[in-house]
Amino acid sequence: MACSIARTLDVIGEPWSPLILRDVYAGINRFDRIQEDLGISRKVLTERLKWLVEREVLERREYATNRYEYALTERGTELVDVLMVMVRWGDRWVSPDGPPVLYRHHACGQVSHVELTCPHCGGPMTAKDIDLLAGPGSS
Amino acid sequence: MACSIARTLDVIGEPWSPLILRDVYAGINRFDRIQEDLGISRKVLTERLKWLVEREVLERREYATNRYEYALTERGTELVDVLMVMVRWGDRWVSPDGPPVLYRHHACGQVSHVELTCPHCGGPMTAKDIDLLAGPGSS
DNA sequence: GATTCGAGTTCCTTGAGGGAACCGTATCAG
DNA sequence: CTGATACGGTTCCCTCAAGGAACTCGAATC
Repeated sequence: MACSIARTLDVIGEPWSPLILRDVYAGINRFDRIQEDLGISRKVLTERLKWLVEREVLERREYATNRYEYALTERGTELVDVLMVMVRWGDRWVSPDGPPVLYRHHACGQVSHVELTCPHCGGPMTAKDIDLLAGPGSS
Repeated sequence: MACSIARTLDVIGEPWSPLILRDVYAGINRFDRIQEDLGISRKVLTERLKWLVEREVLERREYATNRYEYALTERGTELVDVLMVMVRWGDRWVSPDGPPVLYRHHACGQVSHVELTCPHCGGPMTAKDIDLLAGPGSS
């Protein structure tokens, strides 16, 4: 499908992958710890990790003989950006007790949320602020 | 799970929902047209639409007698922001022929993609630029 | 030398998704 | 007025993928 959403979903579309990426990003990066944290079946976790490694979202490193850990690649780290926007939505609409996790911005030290802006004018750039046009990769 | 990602995935986690939202956002907002566009089974589409309406992401409107169309609510429109960041990733990493769709920003008229920034200092705020802290809603 | 741990693999069962056909109400063509 | 067509779903069956529990295999630990 000529759609970047569909192509992204091909990589992280099924429901466990975003949670796996979150765990690895948060430092839970070994098989058993991810399995325990998420409650995912070991079989499916094996498949997902292999899939994500093949797509170069994660890499698998041997940290001791026959012991492996997973780490985000550059591609994977940029996928975490998608998760950050999910978090913003979840915090706003489905977190009655307040946000479970806060972000502190390295540059300014403030605790805050992410915001979507236009790189040209710096103004807010959300779904309400744009029109869609056909691009070069459209069929 | 005390995690805004998991709670967001509970709403749009299975693979068809983001594509349904994209279609509705792009103006493909009636049952048969969505079904045809996505190639989803009618049974599953019925279930998903009902689910998304119950979660107040979509609303169902009768535009003629016994004819219905779907529209994004405010909650739903903000979910499209998540899709915009997915698009950026897909454009960057898995679109060899260039982006299939472009965004024109209303405010400045430029064609561009979305950027994640910090509302306090205005600087870039991606996964690499933050630390995680426990928030009030953590268990 | 036995036990435990980490990282999977195997097998069985169950549930969700796909496909195709069917249905009820409106509108439209003749 | 009647048959055809469109729209918005339901229903039924079948397959395939996810879940759960047990097993494996090598390395380290006691």
